[in-house]
Amino acid sequence: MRKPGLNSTRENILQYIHGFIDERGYSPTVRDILKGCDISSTAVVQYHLDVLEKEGRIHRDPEIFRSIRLSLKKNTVQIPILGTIAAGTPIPVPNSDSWSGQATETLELPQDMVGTKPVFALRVKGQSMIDALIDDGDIVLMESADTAVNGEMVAVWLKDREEVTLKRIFIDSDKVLLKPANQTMKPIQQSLDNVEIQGKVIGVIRKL
Amino acid sequence: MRKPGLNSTRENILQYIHGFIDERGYSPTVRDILKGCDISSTAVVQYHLDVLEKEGRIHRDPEIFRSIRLSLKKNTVQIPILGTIAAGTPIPVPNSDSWSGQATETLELPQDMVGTKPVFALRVKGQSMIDALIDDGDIVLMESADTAVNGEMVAVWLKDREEVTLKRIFIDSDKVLLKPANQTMKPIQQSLDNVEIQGKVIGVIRKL
DNA sequence: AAAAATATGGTACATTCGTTCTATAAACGA
DNA sequence: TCGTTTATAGAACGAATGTACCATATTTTT
Repeated sequence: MRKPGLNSTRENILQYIHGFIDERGYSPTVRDILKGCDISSTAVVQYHLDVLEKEGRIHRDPEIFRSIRLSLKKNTVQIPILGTIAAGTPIPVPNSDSWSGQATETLELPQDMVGTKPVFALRVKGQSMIDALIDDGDIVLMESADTAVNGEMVAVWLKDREEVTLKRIFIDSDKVLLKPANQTMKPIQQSLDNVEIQGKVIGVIRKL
Repeated sequence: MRKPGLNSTRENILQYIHGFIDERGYSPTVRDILKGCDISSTAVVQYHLDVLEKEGRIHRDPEIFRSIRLSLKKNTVQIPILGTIAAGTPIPVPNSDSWSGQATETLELPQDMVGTKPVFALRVKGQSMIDALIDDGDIVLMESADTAVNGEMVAVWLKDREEVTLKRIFIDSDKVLLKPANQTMKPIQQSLDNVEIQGKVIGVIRKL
């Protein structure tokens, strides 16, 4: 399922509705939104409103003008989905400095699922982590961290390959063992100064 | 100028709008109000909405559906206008026990004009208090009180006549002098146990 | 009693506005 | 590559709705 990014038409519409209500005290019409968001067909607005309502982000009453209401469940947090990752064939991910605001997709989560530390999410590609009960298409919730306890599943930055990969980590005296959560794949051994822990997995989201 | 009481059609409409917005999250249409208030013509609703808007109690945008917004200036208080009073020919007013809720008209006042004590209002008939700069048609703001300082303007209950009258009061050792604020009228002298102070004048409202 | 202000009723017009239908292009998954 | 999903576009129908016009009743004022 494709999820729209923050700058998509749909998000624009939602933001426009919010501003409209804020300023005028009542909801915009389909045609208000059309003009306000530079859309050239009421059908497009209707389409996005349908989606927004199905997502539970707005409410409407059929055939009643200006009946849009915003869902004010503010006990949710927008988690950025920063990209796709696979244990077998890692995909480069920008480092944490340049992460903020660049996400094209977001994930709405109840606030109590995240702590105080910054949280982001990665989409999992392939069955490489099937032994850890992480399937293709799953979304892993990550918490920023630079240390880890042995055996934890972490995202590590491999300096020489310039890649991020998701592995169970086992730190030795001078070596680091990165163990894929898949028996058919062999562990990788790295020198300590070549790996940089980006974050630890704090959850897995699976939509069926 | 005629002022509608609390149970008038206009107040009903205002209350209905409030409830409607509360329940549905957007404003009612003219025809919603029509049905909700048992009115049989949209013109009647339109008429009252025009008045309400002119009174500043609601806001509307022309030709925009469901654009009614309530004026939420809740720093105002509804003061009951309990009746009409004249210094010359006093009119019976119910005592304070039975006052509550019986008012047919109200007066909207900023909250800082009233204190913590119960406040009510009386309409003045005639020029009997013209020397106190209280004219015919003025509304006097009263605060419940059972004592008064000499010279204060109070509403007193005359037990034998079963009337309330508005006078300046001067309490002697055993007599009470009630002095109309009008030189052409003579002071009344009463025995102390025949008068009962109902309240003191705390303000005068004059609408031009 | 007459006049003016206030309130209610009936009706109908013109615009606003939600909705639907169809077509097309782009992105995506198998 | 083909079918599916997602997104955009144009147009039009018909219901919802603000508004205006007119008549009449009730209350208030002169």
